[in-house]
Amino acid sequence: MAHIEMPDDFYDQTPEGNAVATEAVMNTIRTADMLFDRIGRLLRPLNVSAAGGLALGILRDFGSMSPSELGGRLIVTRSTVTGLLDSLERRGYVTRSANPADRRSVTVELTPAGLAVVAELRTLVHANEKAWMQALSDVELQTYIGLLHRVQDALTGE
Amino acid sequence: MAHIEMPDDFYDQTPEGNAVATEAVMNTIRTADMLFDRIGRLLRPLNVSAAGGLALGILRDFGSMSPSELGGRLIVTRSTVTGLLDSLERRGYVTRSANPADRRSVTVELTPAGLAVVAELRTLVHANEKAWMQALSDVELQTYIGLLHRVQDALTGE
DNA sequence: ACCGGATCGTTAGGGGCCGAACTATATAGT
DNA sequence: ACTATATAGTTCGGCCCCTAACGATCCGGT
Repeated sequence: MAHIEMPDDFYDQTPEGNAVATEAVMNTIRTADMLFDRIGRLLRPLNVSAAGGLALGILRDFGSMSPSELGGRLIVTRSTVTGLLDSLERRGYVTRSANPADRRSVTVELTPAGLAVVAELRTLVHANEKAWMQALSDVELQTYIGLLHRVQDALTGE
Repeated sequence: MAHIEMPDDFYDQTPEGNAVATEAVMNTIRTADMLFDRIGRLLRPLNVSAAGGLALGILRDFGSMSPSELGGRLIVTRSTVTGLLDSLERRGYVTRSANPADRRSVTVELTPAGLAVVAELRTLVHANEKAWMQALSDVELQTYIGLLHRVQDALTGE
C-alpha cells in the first residue's frame, strides 16, 4: 500500500451524509496499513516480517510458550500462528519441541539467532515509531491513544 | 482478529522507554484490524468482501474505469486489482471488456447485480460505521480524524 | 519509419489473516 | 472405567496485499 496517490475528493463520495464516520474508519485503516507497511520494509533487511518480529519480541519478553498462548498475545488465530512459526522456524529464529506435560501441545523457543535478531529489531522499530509519531505532540499522542482505546472498547463490547 | 483476549500488560514490555509511540502504532493497527474485520463480517451475507465492496462503491460513484484507475482510487497495486476483479467477476458483479482506444487496457463495468449490491452494502456499512464511531462525540471524531491525517502526512512525506 | 522507454494487465511467489474440519490427546462427569 | 466433550496444533481453502517480471501496446524523439 501507500504507493499510489489518491484524489482528495475520495471521501466525499458518500452522498447519504454520514461521511464523517466513514472517513474516520477509512483513515484508521489506511493509516494502519501505512504503518504496517513501513514496519515490514524496515525489518526486511533483518529477514523478518512485521508479524514475525512481533512474535519474536513476545517470546523474548515472556519466554517459551505454546502456539496457542502466542496466538493469544498476538491476537491472531492458532492457524495463523502455525504459518508464522513455519516461517520463523525456516529462518532459524525459533524451534518447536514436544511438551512432556501435554502431548497435544508444543513449546516454542527462541534460538540464539532469534534472540539476536530481536535486539536489532527492537532498536530499529522503536526509533522509527518514535520518528513517525513525532508528528504529534506528547499531549496529542495521549489523546490519540485514548481515542483509539475508546473505539476499540466500543468494538469489543459487541 | 479480535477473537482472542490479550493481557493488559502487553504494551509495557518495552523496557527501552518509548512505549508511548509503540502503543500508538500498535493500537492503530489493532483498531484498524478490528474495523476491517467487522466490515468483512457485515458484508459476508451479501457475498462481498470488504475490499470488493469498496471497489464496487468506487465503480458506482465514478463509473466504469480501467483496473489501473481503480487501483489508484483503492490505493492498491494493479496486481491486487487483478485478483479483486477476478473475484468480483466470478460473482457476477463486474465485467471486463476491451478498450478500443487502448488495446493494452480494459474497462471494468458494474453489472446490474453489482449495482444492486452496492445499494445494500452502502446502507449496511454506513449504519454500522456510524454506530461504531458513536463511542466518540462529534468533536472527538473531528479531533481523531485530524490526528490520523497528521500521522498519515508524516508517513507520506517519507 | 523506427526505436527505446513508459504503461497496461497479468502471472508467479511470498506473507498475513480468517473459518472450518481433522487427528491426537486431555479431562469432566457419570 | 468409560464416554462425552473440550482443547492443541495442523491443514485446507479463501481473501487481501505486495514485489518482480513478462508480453503487449503506446508514444516521444530522431
